[in-house]
Amino acid sequence: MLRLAGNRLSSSLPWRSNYKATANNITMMSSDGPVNITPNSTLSPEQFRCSNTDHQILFHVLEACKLSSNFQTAIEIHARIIKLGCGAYPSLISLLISIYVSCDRLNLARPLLNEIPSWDLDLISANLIIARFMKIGDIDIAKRVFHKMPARDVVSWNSMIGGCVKNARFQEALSIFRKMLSSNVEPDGFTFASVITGCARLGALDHAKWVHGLMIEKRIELNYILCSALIDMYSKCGRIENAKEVFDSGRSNHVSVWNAMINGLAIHGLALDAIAIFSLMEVENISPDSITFVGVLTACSHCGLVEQGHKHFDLMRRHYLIQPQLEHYGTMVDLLGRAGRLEEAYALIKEMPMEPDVVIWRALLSSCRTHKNSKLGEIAITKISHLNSGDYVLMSNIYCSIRKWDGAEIVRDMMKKKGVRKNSGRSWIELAGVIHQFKAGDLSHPETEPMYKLLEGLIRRTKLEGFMPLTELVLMDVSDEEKEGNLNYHSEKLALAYGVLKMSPGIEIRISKNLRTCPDCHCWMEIVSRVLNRVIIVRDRIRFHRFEGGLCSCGNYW
DNA sequence: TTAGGGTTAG
Repeated sequence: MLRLAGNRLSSSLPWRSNYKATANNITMMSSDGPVNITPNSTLSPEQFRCSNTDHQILFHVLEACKLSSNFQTAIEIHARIIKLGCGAYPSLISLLISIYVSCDRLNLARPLLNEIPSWDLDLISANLIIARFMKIGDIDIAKRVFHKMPARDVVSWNSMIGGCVKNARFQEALSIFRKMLSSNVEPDGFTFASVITGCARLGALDHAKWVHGLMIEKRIELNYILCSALIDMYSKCGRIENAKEVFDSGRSNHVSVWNAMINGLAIHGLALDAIAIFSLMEVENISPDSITFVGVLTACSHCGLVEQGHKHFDLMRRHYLIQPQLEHYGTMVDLLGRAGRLEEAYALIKEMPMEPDVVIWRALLSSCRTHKNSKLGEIAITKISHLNSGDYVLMSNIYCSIRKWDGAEIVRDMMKKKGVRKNSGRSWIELAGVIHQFKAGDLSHPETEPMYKLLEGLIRRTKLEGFMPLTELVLMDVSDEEKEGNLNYHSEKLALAYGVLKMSPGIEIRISKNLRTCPDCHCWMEIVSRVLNRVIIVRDRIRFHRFEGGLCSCGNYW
């Protein structure tokens, strides 16, 4: 076996006459004598001495290091290059970079990429560098490599687009995709999978429809990954009916596609439909996996279907023999907590066979906020080791809700001392293919003046219709910045005002938000939908709210 | 060398 592996290796090398290679050993045949390299071995000083003036030899040795993933020797040669002053050879440095990247030593590659005046990287190595740096969120390096490449192939573009999506730079991903379309490289299924995900995360329906159309036009074959991505995209863009169309037409028996559909229904508050799809899986003999149950349990959680949740949790364990993982306990704690069964939720946490994580404690903390339970809230918050701004806000809100002002004061002081700032909420609206984004009290938009004027008029009208701002929330608010913005200027209200300003009457207004919708804004949107007689759809962090005729599809359960 | 669907919170 070893010999075979060695033969394969040596036959793929262009300079094989210079050395012999097996899977575990490479021997350089230089004019100075043989140089032996084995994976993870080091070069002896003698071996260095025989090649120290010949950068060509170093180049070949590095090539061999790359093939044998001999990272240790590469480092030694790197040191030798520095000592010999061979750094002027881009070919050597480029090779070192690609070795470091393929061995996942990005910290060693980074300074070389920053320092080297010109690169001599092959296409595959450059693509790998883009992908790996994008994976760790180092977008600048990835971009620099991409822009310096003399030629780019479909993988280069895909790595850039996919990388931007992974790093939540959705608009940038779309912009790169547009540039790709005007280049001479054709997008493929990989490109669309990333672009579709970007549209889903943005909730940008116009973009979504355009991208789907393009995919059809370019005759991209629909595999199960693209199919689940499309279902997810339409669901997250508020078009559950389109998601269903894709689901029905795809007729995939891959579990991921079913999971995407179940989750889509869940975020639309259609728990019973989600359960029906799950039952259909049983009929069609498609085995659910652990993600399927996350979807079904989430659907139950967001609609208050406690018994159905219990039933499916048991089904998962007993019938499908899937051991509940942290995320399943997370959804169960969330389900019980939202429904006000806080003690049961806490009991479940104590029963868990594994250590509960912060997600679980935050789910309990959040439920304590909803149901005004400071005792369990205090327990939950002490279990979260690294408190973030949201945790402080929740705890402060719990104290405010039960008028325990001294408790709230202590939390606020802690926030001040630790310099914790509340993250601002953001909402955005897509108009004619452009995404307009707002923060609370935002004054940066060029049409700020007419937008605020319209908003103030709208607030006056809704007050005449009986809208009372939930001022309790202002008291709870711990951020000075937020206080200035006030409830009236929350980001979703600004986005709505902008939509009313720019869109013809009667057309539904669609807003996306990065956080959960605020109860005051939720109540206000209900009244606005009646006053203006138009449909307003708000996608918050976890689900859709469809406001029509004064009511919301969530039935005030969220 | 590149892709999808998954629990909480602000």
